[in-house]
Amino acid sequence: MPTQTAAQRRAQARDAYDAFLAECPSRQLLDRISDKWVALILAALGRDGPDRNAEPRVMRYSELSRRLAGVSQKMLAQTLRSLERDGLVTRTVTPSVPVTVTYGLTDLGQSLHQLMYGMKLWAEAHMDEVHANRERYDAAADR
Amino acid sequence: MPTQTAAQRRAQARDAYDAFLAECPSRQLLDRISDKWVALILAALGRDGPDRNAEPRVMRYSELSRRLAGVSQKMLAQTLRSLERDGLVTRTVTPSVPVTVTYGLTDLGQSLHQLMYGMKLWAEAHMDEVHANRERYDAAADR
DNA sequence: CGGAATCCTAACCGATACTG
DNA sequence: CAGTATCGGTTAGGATTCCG
Repeated sequence: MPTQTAAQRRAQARDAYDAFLAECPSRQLLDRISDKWVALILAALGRDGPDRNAEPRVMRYSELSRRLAGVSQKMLAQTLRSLERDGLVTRTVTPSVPVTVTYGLTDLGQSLHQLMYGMKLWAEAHMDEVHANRERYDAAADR
Repeated sequence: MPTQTAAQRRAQARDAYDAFLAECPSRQLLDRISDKWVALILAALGRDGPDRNAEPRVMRYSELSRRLAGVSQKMLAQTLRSLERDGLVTRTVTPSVPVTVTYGLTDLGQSLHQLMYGMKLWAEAHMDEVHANRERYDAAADR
């Protein structure tokens, strides 16, 4: 039995780090995940539902590339590398001809997926409201 | 009585917009809020607790500037403008000498605050794990 | 105090070409 | 198919100065 539960470790980490401080490592991590491609990749991968026993979703490179319309090869590859390095996504190479590469989420990545998918839903749900606010703001500026 | 409930309108918006499409307005909105300064500002403002009746938190410009260590005047002012335009934050000018300006969240901003504050907590809670993953990844690359 | 305006450079990022 | 490498344009964003 561990001396600390997972919840206790998280609570301690919250005390130890403060993302409001520029030098804090967690600030750099927050900067890193506050990225549109990170948000879209993590939103695209992973299970959306609450079913913890569902098969993890895996996607091929080309599949991701198609799903995330407008992403360049470079940004997709680069962002995937960084997410793999951080332990958020898994990269699986199947040595067929031609080679097949699939990406999926680790448990850590899945925990962030919830938030990212939430952001995507928020953007879609409040688009109209934001658009109306912008028009009102711009109209007021003209006068 | 409205012909649609708020929940129904949100559900319709989810169907109408898809942030995975490059041309979709919600994609631009997602890009906009996937920004480190947006995340930090929205995390700093707003009520953290579940108490809906608590006083909304307001902060002065200089107060925000100090809280968000490392932010330049330009980025802070620029990001606040854009958030005000989108209807996420309120800007209140008190014409004293010298002038006092306070920022707060609108209801719309408060709804996004939850997600942003969650991201900040996530970064702080999982910093150690991510750091360990990076070391493992880099060590493996050396061989 | 709370900015706006200007200048300037570091980085991001897309397009293209090439590789296993 | 799934990338890496290189180049060049755009832009983010910091430093500085000035203003109501």
